[in-house]
Amino acid sequence: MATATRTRLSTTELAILGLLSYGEHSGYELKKVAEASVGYLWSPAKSHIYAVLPRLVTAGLATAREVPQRTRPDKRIYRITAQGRRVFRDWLEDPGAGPPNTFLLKLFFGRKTSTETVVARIERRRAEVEAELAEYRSIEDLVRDDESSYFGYVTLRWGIAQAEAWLRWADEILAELALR
Amino acid sequence: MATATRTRLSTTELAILGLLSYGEHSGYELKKVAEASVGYLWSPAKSHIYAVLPRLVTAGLATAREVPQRTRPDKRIYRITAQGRRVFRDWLEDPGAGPPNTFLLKLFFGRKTSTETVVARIERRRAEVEAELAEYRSIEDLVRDDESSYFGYVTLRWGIAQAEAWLRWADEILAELALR
DNA sequence: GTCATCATGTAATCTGTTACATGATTTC
DNA sequence: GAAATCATGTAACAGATTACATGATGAC
Repeated sequence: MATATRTRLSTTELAILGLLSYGEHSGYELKKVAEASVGYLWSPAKSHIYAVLPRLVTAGLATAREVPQRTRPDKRIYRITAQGRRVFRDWLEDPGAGPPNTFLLKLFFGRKTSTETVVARIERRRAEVEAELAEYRSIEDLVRDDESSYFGYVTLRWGIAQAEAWLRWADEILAELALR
Repeated sequence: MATATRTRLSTTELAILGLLSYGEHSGYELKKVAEASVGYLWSPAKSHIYAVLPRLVTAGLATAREVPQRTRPDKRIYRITAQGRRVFRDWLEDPGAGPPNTFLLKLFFGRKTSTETVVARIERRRAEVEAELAEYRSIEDLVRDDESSYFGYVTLRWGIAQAEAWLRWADEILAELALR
């Protein structure tokens, strides 16, 4: 039975799948785990987590089991399925899957894929950032001496500074990964 | 008559107000103007622009007038009202207004406010970034030598690199603004 | 006695995107 | 003859947030 992946999954769904790939968790725990790990680059509302989890179950990507507790409210613990792992891995390995801002999230889950995949993704994104930087530089030449565009120039330089930092970071990481 | 600002305006609404503060435009033109100016930091879908404009009119922040054309489809040209300018300026000057990612957009419109306001905003945000950086550094110490957190460490270093670039940029701009 | 933590969710709302729909005119 | 530009919008949907609702327990 080929359970097709109907719609492509949202960032939140994939991030949750990723966290579940390290071990089973309840919604409540996932919120905590997310905050303590990916928190600074992805932190969903708890209601969103609770909304997503049942969808993962109906999509066959996770299973749920009820855990009754005496002193605490009952939990619903979610565990990733084999299909869930497959879908997550496909997403991780597909350089074009998902919105472009998933770069860091995928990188965060780098342990779940091969070093070559990670290197390829960084190189790919690096080329994009380099192209953006070149474009910014060409705009810079037009704006630099135009007093009325001063604040446009200031924001542009922000973009340039960030892009340059990005490239330096990428080169450092790529050099490191080459030694692994 | 105190026409209260009911809900606070969305980024798109404010950005459009900002563009209109330079002169009247149709929806179609706004899309072009946006792309050619703020494009690299904010670029809405055209359907969104068309959805927002009538709302600005009903909120009393802009007026519309029909411009019949012979060779081209008729236009609807929007012009900012005095109240619209006030609302836009309030937003520009309020350091806490709007979502945190409006920093660059507000900076882009720096010409529409005083240098002191701009300086204050940069300084304010600079302090936040510095605090974030300090936090990242403290996490770094915990993660640095933990092989299983390697990719968390890599993404963290991305954040550190960006934050450092941010601070350098801010210092450069602040020095420049001090000479104005 | 009060507050944080554990634990789950619904409902309403917002912000925004993509796809669809139309059609004349100018440029190559 | 084809493609880009001018010009406006609707409809559907996606993705996510905030506010609301509940309630026991453990720590201070």
